[in-house]
Amino acid sequence: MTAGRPTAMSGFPELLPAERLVEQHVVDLLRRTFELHGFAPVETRAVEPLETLLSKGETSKEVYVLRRLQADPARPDADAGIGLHFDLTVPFARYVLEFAGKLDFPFRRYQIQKVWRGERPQEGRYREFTQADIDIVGRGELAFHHDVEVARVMAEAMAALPVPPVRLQVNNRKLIQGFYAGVGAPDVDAVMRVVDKLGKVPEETVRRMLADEAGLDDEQASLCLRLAGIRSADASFVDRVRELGVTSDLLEEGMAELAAVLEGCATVSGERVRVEADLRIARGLDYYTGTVFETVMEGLEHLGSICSGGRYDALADDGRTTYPGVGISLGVSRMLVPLLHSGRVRADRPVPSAVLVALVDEPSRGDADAVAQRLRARGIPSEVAAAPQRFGKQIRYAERRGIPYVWFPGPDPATGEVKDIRSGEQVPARADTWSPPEADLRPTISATEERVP
RNA sequence: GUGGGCGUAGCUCAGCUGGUAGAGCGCCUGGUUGUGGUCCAGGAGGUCGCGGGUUCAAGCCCCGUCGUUCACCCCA
Repeated sequence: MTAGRPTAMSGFPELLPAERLVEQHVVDLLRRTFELHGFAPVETRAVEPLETLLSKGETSKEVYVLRRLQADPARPDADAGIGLHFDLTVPFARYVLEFAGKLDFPFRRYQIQKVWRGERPQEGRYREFTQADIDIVGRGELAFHHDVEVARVMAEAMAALPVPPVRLQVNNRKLIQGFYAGVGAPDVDAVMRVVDKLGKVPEETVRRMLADEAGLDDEQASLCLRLAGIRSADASFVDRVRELGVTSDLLEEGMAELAAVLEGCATVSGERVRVEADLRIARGLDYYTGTVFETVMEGLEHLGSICSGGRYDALADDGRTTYPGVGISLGVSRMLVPLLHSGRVRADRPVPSAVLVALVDEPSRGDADAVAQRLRARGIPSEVAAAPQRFGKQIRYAERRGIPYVWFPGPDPATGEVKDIRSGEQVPARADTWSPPEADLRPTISATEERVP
């Protein structure tokens, strides 16, 4: 029975082995950086009660609901009311409340998992994708310096990845809300929503929307647009905001915080990751209360933000205690899948094997296995040829897979000759002592330095 | 969820005003009976995404659907 070849499912990307090797490498690098900074690993279940998922934001349309094919007729509601999580922050907030008694605060954790959203897919935007989050949560209160910390850690993590340079853009809700209130905006949130359109629609359109939808007069709109135009790689944005002549306590507090984030990130900001203040950033989610982050890859700005987050003072609350937090979330799939498909990042082979042990004939397969086992014992990924074909074919088998070495058996399993098929060089070797150069042990993941015109 | 572009061999693509499919690269075999890459000769491989419709005739026109992509929406 054949039903034809299966076809892709929209929004559920699957990777080929060489691509998956890249993704695993990236996840390993992220993990290493997060753990270097003392973030503890957490994995939450894939599902949450719908009431948990729907408590924040209006993402209800995106939630995949889970249901048994044949629900118990006696208890029709037994399986109802759970859905797949659409991010890692909401499940984490629930986790913190549930295990508050067993966690030590401030609690810092990283979490790298799949999430699901029922959206219309396009490049960099999927229905099943991987996110890597770090968050720090306090009980009752959380010192501001943790805002600086999560920015530093994520900047450091991204700097180590084989991806194009990124810009980590930082702003502060207090700053812009204080400013908008200071200019006399009647609806601060409306101003924020409209200003967020900058970059998508012409500035003149935004100016008109500020009048129509946010109720600003010309002068107020101009001030807000001038604020949104401010960017700086250091604390110099403060002077430029002051030049606009708007004052409020909240604005001052926000500027001080933003300046502190930039100063704190000065040592990690560089070629690979540029940390900068961008007073246009607002973020759609309404639970952010202070610092906010967005990140774009240079030359790939059309993908949108690949890493964002911020400060949330009241995401988790059990009615007695509030747990404020600050976190940042890297879209591993959004960042990586387009890079893989365009060839900007690649692994130099689709298999882990560093050595192919050639096979003379089937009776000697045991000897070939013994050679491979001696190599593996010293951490050298090795496989034995599938069939005793002509050596030319066995070499080609290795070549097609990018396996750099072919081992030709000698008179006993301890000795043989090993050929570097890239150079053609072939030397006698002992299975207990020979090792390839460190660089050949695993597939090499590399980013091409191709620049977008 | 709304609207648009695209879908031909493993890959990149060609295919005229409708007349029943092609190239390059890759792959396989042999020349080279345990040493690949070059070269030469030969070869395999396509339900033209899928399903309907119009027509004597559909890769080409129409409808639907799936996939992909762009904009909106939203966001990683």
